Amino acid sequence: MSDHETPPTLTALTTYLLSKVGKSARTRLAERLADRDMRLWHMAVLAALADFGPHAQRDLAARLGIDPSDMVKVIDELAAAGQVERNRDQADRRRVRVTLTPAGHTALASLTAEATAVQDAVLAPLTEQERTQLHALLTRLYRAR
Amino acid sequence: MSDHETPPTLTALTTYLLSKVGKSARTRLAERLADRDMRLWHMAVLAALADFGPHAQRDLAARLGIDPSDMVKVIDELAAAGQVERNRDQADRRRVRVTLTPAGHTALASLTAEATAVQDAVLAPLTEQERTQLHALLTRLYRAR
DNA sequence: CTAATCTCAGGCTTACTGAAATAG
DNA sequence: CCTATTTCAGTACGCCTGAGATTA
Repeated sequence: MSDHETPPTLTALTTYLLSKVGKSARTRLAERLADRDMRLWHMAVLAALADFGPHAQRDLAARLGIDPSDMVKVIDELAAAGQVERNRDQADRRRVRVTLTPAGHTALASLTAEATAVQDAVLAPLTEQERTQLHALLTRLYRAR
Repeated sequence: MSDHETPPTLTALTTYLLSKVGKSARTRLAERLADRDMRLWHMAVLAALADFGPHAQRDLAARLGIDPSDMVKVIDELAAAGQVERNRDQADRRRVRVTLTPAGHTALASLTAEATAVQDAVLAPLTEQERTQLHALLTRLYRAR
């Protein structure tokens, strides 16, 4: 029995709903990725390398908004799985150039499929048109963030 | 100069945008609340007490989706600030009844004003009508979560 | 000599697990 | 004896700071 309704004072706030729905989506995908011993940052790094080509570690961190000191371990793990390669930049030997391997490309495709499946579940209550609407609204908020 | 664009593979996912925009809103409000030595859970607890009256700690935790073991400290802090009162339930002395004080009610009003201000900033790129649309879509996703 | 890059160690917050203490 | 509630200790992750090592 127990009332488990959320306080109206909170549900009246669009930002509360944003935060909760966003966190729920994030958590669901993270659980799926955990089955493959991967985390969200791993997917983000593979996506950045696939979309924009090789990066210095520092540039990867800046693009994704992850701290450079935390990037170290993420790349360690991706390299151990054979999904990226690390090489010193010839021109500037301080920089480490990170490159996607064919295995990394394959892994990304499969992770993207997982993400799409989770998304279909999360957005199930909406029609196709409403999903398009929501995506457009969120894109504008994201760009202005 | 540096390209800091987010990978299209990620921005194509509505759930990615949801997660990022949601986290951004959450963080902004948390920073404002920190100026008053409060955190998001404090506001949520005050809202639940204001909207639904006194709760046992366990019921508060269930309603808000916070872990009961983490609720302890939240209530400790609210009680120290004089915003809630803790009393043993007479009928079942295992239960701790948590009640909002007048000071708690005042605090909630002020926190709600802060939250609204943050929301106005986050949703600034949208028209009034678009905000209403977004709220309706998110409400449906939230209820289905 | 100064600055940039990578790396490592550690702090702090949030979310969760497991178990002790008290009461039913 | 077993369960419910509160409480506390400890783990894991994300986010951040500070410092050392290498190179420009």
